[in-house]
Amino acid sequence: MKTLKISEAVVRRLPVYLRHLKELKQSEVLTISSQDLGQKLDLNPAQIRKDLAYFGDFGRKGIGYDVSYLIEQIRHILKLDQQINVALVGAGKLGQALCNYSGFLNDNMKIVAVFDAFPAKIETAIRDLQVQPMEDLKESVEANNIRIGIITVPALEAQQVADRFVEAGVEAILNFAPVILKVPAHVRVHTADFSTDLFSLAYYLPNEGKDVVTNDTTIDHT
Amino acid sequence: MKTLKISEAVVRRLPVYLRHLKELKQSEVLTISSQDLGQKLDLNPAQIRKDLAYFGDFGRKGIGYDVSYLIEQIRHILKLDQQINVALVGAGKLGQALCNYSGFLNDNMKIVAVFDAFPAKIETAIRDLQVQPMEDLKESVEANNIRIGIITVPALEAQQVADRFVEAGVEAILNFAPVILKVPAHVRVHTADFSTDLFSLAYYLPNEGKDVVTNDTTIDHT
DNA sequence: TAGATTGTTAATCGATTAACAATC
DNA sequence: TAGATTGTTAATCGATTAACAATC
Repeated sequence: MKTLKISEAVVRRLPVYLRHLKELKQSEVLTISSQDLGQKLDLNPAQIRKDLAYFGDFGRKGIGYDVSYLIEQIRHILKLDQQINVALVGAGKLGQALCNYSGFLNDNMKIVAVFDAFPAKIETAIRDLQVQPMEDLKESVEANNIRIGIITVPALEAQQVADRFVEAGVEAILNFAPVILKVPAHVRVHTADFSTDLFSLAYYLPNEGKDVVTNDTTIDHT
Repeated sequence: MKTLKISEAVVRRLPVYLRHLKELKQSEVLTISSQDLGQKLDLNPAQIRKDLAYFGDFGRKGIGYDVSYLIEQIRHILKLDQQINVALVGAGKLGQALCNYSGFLNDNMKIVAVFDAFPAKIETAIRDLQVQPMEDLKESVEANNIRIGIITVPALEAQQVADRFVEAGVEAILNFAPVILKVPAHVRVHTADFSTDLFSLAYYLPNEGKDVVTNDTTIDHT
């Protein structure tokens, strides 16, 4: 085990490893090499070995990695071996989609409360969750040991909601609104902004052949 | 203007610049410095200047960047000065959320067709769009000059849908399903996988004080 | 002119990849 | 033993940041 800075790039690959390992387990694959894993995930095998080696010696020379064992280890690294409660604010379509997402099911990550500022939403339920008014946020966060907040409200309201989350004592925020949130340093924010993904995709569209051929860009295919 | 490789990191910041510049324009700000922009976006001013300088000399020494002009330029770089038609497969909650997203409105990026494999969905409409059966995909892509495909179906179906998109002649794919898609090199894929965002967020949660203090990680706050 | 700010070079920092001894 | 594959070091590659001359 090394005592080193772990870069965000490394951490963001761990869930990808985990997901694929779970698929392998389902297929009753017992062991996997960095070679094969790299192939499946379009990653360099050396990178995979290095990523994992930051956290421990999980593999066996000549053999590879034991699938079940590695799953356990990664879940531990990601803190998914304890239940992590999540609250979501914004009961629109996106919020509903996230609440119904089943990918967390075996991972102790659970959306346990949903809030909305719009009174008409309060009547409704998503999954098994009654939508609650914003006034209940702080109390609920405290009562239910909620550590992560998800924001799925329009851009203009996102900062306010973030402030409420911070005040309620949430430790991390996943923000789907297209704004840069300002929060204290002890609260970590990840922004999942699909319009960034989509717009940057447009950049890579081949130029339509009509005009001059431009070559001021090298497409970096990743 | 330089003839250089433009990294993906640079390209992914352009939409962020664009978005904020549009807000500035709305507030009738005429000019902005890399300094101020960096402050708002949590980015290093030198990085912003360098990013923009890849594409042209957009600023004025001593003054900064003309907001309207820079908006125009970035929209051009991202190819958003031409209409880009998009198709979406998967008319679930997430698909509906994306279709109703209004952030594209001034950007010529438009979802013009929605498909679903599930017959019951075909009856329904999202926004002004009748959901169509998968059989119509290829014809519609060709007829409507659709260049980008969005995938919002469950993981197990995503690769199939990607294959259909590729076959239909789509040039780029935005994939929301938690799988690594295999597509030919000429088709660019961006994956927007929020469970990766969420799981990696868990990693950064402070350890609850109960046990030993661990220091095998330096939190890289970004 | 003095102050501000760009575009760009050079320095730094960090991440990826190749290579290989260790070893199952 | 021979073949496979790890963990790790060294080499490479790339991205960020600092610094500053040019100039508005």
